[in-house]
Amino acid sequence: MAPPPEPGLRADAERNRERILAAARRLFASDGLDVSMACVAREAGVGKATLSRRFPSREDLINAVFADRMDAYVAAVAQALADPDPWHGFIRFVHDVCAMQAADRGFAEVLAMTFPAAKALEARRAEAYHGLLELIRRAKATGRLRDDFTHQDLVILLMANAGVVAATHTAAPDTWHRLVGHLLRGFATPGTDLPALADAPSTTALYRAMLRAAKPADGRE
Amino acid sequence: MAPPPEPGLRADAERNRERILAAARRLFASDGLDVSMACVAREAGVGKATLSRRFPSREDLINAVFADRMDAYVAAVAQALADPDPWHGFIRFVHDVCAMQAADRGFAEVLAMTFPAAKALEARRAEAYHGLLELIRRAKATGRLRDDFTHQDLVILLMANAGVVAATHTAAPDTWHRLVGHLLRGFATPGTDLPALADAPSTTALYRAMLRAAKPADGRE
DNA sequence: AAGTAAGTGGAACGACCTTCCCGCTTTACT
DNA sequence: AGTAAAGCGGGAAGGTCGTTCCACTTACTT
Repeated sequence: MAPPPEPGLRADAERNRERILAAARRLFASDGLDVSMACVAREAGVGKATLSRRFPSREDLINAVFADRMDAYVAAVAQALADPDPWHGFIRFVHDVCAMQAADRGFAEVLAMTFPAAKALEARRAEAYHGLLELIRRAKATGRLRDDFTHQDLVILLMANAGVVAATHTAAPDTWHRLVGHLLRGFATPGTDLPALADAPSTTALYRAMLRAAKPADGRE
Repeated sequence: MAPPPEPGLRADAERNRERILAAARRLFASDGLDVSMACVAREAGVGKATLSRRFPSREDLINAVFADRMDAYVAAVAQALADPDPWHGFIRFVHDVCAMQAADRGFAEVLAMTFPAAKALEARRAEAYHGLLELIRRAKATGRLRDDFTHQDLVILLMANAGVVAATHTAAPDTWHRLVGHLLRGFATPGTDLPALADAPSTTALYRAMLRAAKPADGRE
C-alpha cells in the first residue's frame, strides 16, 4: 500500500513526508486545491520550511497527493471496460468518477484541470483517455449511447460536476447524483432505460449550500 | 437608464461611484467575484479609501453591480412565461440564463450563490423564483417537461454551468451550449423533440481551457 | 467670493502567505 | 559511543490584501 515512495530519505523525514501528505489530503479534500501551504504545514505539525523543502511547489504536492486517486480513476476505466455490458459499464464509470469528485473536492478540481508539470498525473490521465475512447466506442455500438456523444463531453461532465460539488459539498453533498442522473438521460438514446433519478436535494439544504459557497470557508484548528 | 441611484451624493462623488461600478463590472465579468478590491480601485482610477467608503464590503459592491443583471434575469423569466408554448419558453429561459452566465463570469457566480445581505439581489431572486415555479408547472402540463423535474434542478443547472463557464470561458467559451443541450435532453420527456445539440468544443480548445483553469489568471493593466 | 463640509488619495497598519536562511536537533553509520 | 551530515523549526524579508486615519482639495451655498 505504501512502499518506500521516496528513497534515500531519512526515517524521520519520511515520517514527516507522510504527515504532510495526510494533512494535504485532508485539506485538499475539504477545501479544494487553493489552501495555503502554511495551512498544510500547520495541519501536518511541521514547519513551513519542511514542507517547502519536500514539495517546492504546490503542484509537486498535488502530484504526490493525488497519485493514488488517479490510480483509482484509471481503475474505474478498466472496471468499466471489463463490464460485459458496455453501456452499463459507461453508466457505472460516470457514476463512480463523479462520486470520487464528490468525496474529494480537491480531486474534483484535479480532474477538471490539467497540470503539464505533474507527469505522474498526466500520464495516468492519458492512460485513462485511451480506455475511455474505447469505452465510448463500445457503448455507442450497443445503440444506447447517443452517436453524437464525444469524449469531450466527459470533460464537460467533470467540469459541471466540479461546479456542483464545489457549491454543495458541505450543505447538500448528494446533489451531484441528481446532476449525473439528468446528464445520463441526456447522453442516452431515446428508448434506453436508466437507473432511477435520485431525489432532488431539499430546498433548504440547497439554500444553505448556496450560502456556504459565498464564505471563503473557515479554518479551524 | 441611470437615474440618480444614490441621492445626497456630491456630483464628483457620484461620478466616482459610476467609475467604480464600471470598473467592477468589467473585472467581475472577466475574472469572477474574487478580484481584489485594490484592483477594482486601480482600474477605476480612484484611491482604495474611496472604494471602501462607497462600498464598505465586497458584497455591497456585488449588490450594486449586479442589480441590473438581476433585472435581466427576472425579465427572462417573464419573457419565458409570456411564450405561448410553455415548453418552448422553458427551453428559451434555460438557454438565456446560461448565456448570461457565460457572458459574465461574475454573474454566473452570483446566480449560483446567495447573499442574504444583498437585499436588492435577493428580492429579485425571490421574484424570479415564483415565476419559475409557474413556468415549470406550465411546462410540465404540456407533457414535455419530465414530471419529476423540480425547481431545485434549475439551481443545479446554474451551479453546473457556473463550473463549466469558470473552466472554459477564456479558451473554449462556447462549451456551455453543449452542457445545456445535454441537460435539456435529460429534462425532457422521451418523445420530445429538441433543438440540435451544439458541436462539442475541439479537443485542443478544451485542453487549453483545462490549462487556463489552473493559472490564477494574470492581472494586466 | 469665501466659507464649510463633503470628498479625496496616499500612507500606515495588521493579518496573512511565501521564500529563504541559519543555528540547533536527530538520525545513521562505524 | 561518537561524529558528520541530513533534517528540523523559527524567524526575517518581501509580497498581497483589506481597513483606517489624516492633511489636502473640491464642489456646493448665500
